[in-house]
Amino acid sequence: MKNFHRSRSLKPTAKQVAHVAGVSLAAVSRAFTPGASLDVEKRKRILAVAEEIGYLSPARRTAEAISATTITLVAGDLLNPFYPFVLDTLAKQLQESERQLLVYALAANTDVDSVTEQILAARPSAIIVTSAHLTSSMARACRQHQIKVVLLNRIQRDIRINAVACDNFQGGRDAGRLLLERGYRKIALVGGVANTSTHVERVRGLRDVLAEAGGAIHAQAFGNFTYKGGYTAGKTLLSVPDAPDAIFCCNDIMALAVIDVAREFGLRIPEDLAVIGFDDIPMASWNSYGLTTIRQPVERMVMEALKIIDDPTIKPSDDGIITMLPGTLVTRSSA
Amino acid sequence: MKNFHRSRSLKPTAKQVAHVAGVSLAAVSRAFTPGASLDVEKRKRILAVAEEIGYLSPARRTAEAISATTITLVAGDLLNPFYPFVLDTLAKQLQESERQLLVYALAANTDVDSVTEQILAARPSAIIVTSAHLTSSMARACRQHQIKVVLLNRIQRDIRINAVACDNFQGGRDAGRLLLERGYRKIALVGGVANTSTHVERVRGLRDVLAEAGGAIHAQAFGNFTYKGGYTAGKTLLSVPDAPDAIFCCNDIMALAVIDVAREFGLRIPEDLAVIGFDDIPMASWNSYGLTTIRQPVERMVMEALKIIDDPTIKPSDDGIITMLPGTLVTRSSA
DNA sequence: TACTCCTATGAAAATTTTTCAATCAGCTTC
DNA sequence: GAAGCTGATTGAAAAATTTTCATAGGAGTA
Repeated sequence: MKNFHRSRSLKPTAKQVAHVAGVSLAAVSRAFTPGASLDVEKRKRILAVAEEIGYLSPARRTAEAISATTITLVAGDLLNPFYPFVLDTLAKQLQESERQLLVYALAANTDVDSVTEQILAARPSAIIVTSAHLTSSMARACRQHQIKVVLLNRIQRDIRINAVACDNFQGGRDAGRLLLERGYRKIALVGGVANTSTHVERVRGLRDVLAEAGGAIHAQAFGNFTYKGGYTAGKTLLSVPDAPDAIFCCNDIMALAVIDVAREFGLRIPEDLAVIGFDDIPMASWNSYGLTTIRQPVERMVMEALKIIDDPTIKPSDDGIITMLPGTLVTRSSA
Repeated sequence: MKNFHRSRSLKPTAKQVAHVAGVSLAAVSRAFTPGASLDVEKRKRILAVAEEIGYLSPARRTAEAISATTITLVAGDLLNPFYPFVLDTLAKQLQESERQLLVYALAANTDVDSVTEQILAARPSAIIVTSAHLTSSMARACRQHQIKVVLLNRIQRDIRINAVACDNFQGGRDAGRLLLERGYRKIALVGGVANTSTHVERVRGLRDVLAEAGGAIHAQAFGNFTYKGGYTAGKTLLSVPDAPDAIFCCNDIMALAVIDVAREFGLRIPEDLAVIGFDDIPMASWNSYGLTTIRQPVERMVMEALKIIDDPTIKPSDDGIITMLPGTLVTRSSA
């Protein structure tokens, strides 16, 4: 009986579902109608059979068709100017292929679970997640619903999910090498959030290149990837007797904050203190900052993410592909 | 025959449409199926009758149901940090009411027409437009499709459309008065884009309060609401012999640019030059700027926009309601 | 001219949703 | 405790809609 549907024509019908599930035709229809009166258990069983056979109600089918052109962006931190830039790039690329962009903004420091249900209810064809932690339960749910997920600017190896990111390790190395070349020796770090790949890899790169030169990170503090956090971290680092002569920051806004602190301390940049950031947000090039930084190739990152989404040979259930793109060291006046 | 449908039950059926249009039932179904083989004229006629009677095919009905919970945001300038803030606020408020947010990002200086078709094809329940010019043809199309439109942070009286904005005139006055009170007399202006309400009203407010005190705008330049534009404008204003002692900028990023120029010119702020902006973006409160500005009540603006959208007594075809909310003068170190 | 191929079409078949009447369980009322 | 009411659940049947099928007509072509 399990292969009942194979013997019939191509498209599975409600009648078949009804037969297999041992219920009336009406029940099948009701199972697909939210709010219809139907025993919870029975509905569950019908839906299971339908999935097994591959049946979709007409309403479900049109819903599917609509959402097939929709991509959901889950953005964690829109107040960091890097992400609006990503959003803008993504929106424009999607417009070109006549697709829609749904946006969810997460409150600070929350993971995706708070909106999982809403996102899945909208049944997008794919989800792009930036700067937010994806829980394994969400990852599992997406696999189950055949929705592709791509992490942008973050890599999570725990859940084996697609990811596109800048080569953060190399970026960290580039920053460190520049500082060494310019003669700085007391190189400190303003980190972001400890368990994020952007933080970890960038720091690893810096540490790596310093170690090669026989050095180490002079001091470090965490700035939570925010201006405020960077400001506090900068103050902490510069307030001690043996203050650093260079600070590598895990992103640009924190770097800008550190520059602001340095100014308050009366330090000349880059003579007394060199500062390097990461991202190359628009403000980095503003005259009052002139921040030396690692530019992330946002356009290419977005393109690669869409490539993964559009590649039919990559299945949602596959183990994730990790795409790493090189960043560019942009030298301005701060280092 | 025109009132044929009134005699029948509540829900119009395809049969009725077929009868009125004088075609077969199958033809009606086909009219609603994209790609189905049907004479173009006949399809048009059927669709017209259907609209007249109020019939929607099941597929169309579910599509309608889905998009009923979708609101489209058309954002003009995501690189100005004010708008990500709006987007973030809107996204979070919509998440609370389980609605979806579709985002379109327009390329710089384009009007909405470039994406009109895409937007209408998605049939959102409402559209919120920030910082982009709405053409009258788009406005007409939305009326016709029964889609509510709300302009956010912009007022266009030419097309009589709903709008929510800060009281820009009053904001301009507040800024001007503060400068006068602090003893500045050579007050210059860095404008945004000439034909936008945000520019016009803010300037009018400034001019108004200066005139009351028997003065006038000392000099002016346009900055296009961008950092770069503001930078150039600032240079122009400060390079002349009789330079201003205060500059009011029509938004914050331009004000930040002007501060940067002033620093290059070796001017002390606020002693040699006072600067006031408009918006209160996060950067305005950063230590290196300490920008005095008019804060826009973004949360309330978004709430008011949604209130208009959710109010069933306001019809898409109605003449627009204009909601004006007071801004707040935030005094920091720049003036 | 005859033939082919394609679009267009209504009738009828197939499919799905909705209505309707019946059943049943849990409460309330007497 | 019995009778009665209410509302959820259900399958059969009716209604509505989509799809199939056979046919007709027209444009292009050998």
